[in-house]
Amino acid sequence: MNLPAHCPQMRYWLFKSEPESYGFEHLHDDRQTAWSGVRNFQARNFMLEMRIGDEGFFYHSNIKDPAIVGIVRVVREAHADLTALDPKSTYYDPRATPDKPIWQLVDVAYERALPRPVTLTELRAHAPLAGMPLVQRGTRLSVQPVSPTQWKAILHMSERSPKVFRSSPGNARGAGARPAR
DNA sequence: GCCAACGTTGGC
DNA sequence: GCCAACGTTGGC
Repeated sequence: MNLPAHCPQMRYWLFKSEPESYGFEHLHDDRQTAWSGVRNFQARNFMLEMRIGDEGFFYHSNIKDPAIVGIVRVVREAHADLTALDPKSTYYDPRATPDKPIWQLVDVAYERALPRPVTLTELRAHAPLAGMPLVQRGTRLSVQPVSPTQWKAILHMSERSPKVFRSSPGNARGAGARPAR
């Protein structure tokens, strides 16, 4: 079933990455990339559901202030992640064979940066986003769906000044601490 | 660097 | 098929 890119069935996603290994800036330079290395069945299955034209958030994990920083677009649907077959790859999986490569990836293209990063702290503080796997403690899902409502809410947040969080004394620092005006 | 929360593995 | 041990993720 081939649907046009603007079809109402378009879905939204979120991709996690550690900026040290592959950050949004890398994607900006590369313009697009194959999202290799997903080794979790749930995450893989979400990639199987992705269609060309779907949009996703790019999330920076494992840093001091984890945050959603930009938007990507799915430009190629799921196909075999051949890094699983390569013994020299860090993503090598000895169970994978050419016939059954097990793991899949999609290609995503750089779309645009958000007006400003939206931090995990902010996402957690926004009650309507409580259902996101991302904000649920302990959830490590590296590829996950985002509902249209959640998508809009986060875009909206990125278009406004961040609220000040004073959950800990050391938190009133940096740009995030400036009052909205 | 710590450690909680997961997913995976393997003994039984 | 249960579940303890283990490795990994990722926020803090």
